[in-house]
Amino acid sequence: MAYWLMKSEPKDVSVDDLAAMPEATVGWYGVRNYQARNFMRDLMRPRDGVLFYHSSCAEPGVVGLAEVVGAPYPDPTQFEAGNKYFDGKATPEVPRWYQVDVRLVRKTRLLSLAEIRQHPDLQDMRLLARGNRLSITPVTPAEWRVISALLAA
DNA sequence: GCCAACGTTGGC
DNA sequence: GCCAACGTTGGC
Repeated sequence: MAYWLMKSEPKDVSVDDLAAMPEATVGWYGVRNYQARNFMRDLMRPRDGVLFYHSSCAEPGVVGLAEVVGAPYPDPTQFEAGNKYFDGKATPEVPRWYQVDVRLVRKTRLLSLAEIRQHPDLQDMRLLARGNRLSITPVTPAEWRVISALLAA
């Protein structure tokens, strides 16, 4: 069992959008960074815990608890000509980009980036590492426990 | 809109 | 394999 933080721009898919989807589940399309892809393709397992994070918005932070559903599979948008995520070097025979499905377990209060930054037990989060730009980062079990407690209903 | 930081591309 | 140029991320 592993834990992850996954960033989504709310103008693209917000936590409310996710809650409204069938089974509150979304295919995590559009990742075009190899390290983030490898996390999904090689390391994620069903039931892994996910912190759903809003980025590039007025109030960045964790806004929901989610989980990985099913096995990784090729991101369909890489094959769609005209799609912003189209990749001409990818083929269905040799896909380049993968995704997993993510299901919202429950929406939470906003745990803002500012609050994460000031929490003594969260200083080492990969999210906060200098220059980090990854849209998917690992979360340690200890960090998960701290955040779960902060978000307890 | 700015800009720091980092990843990717492609010529050599 | 090097590295300059360019593109992207994402907080502010």
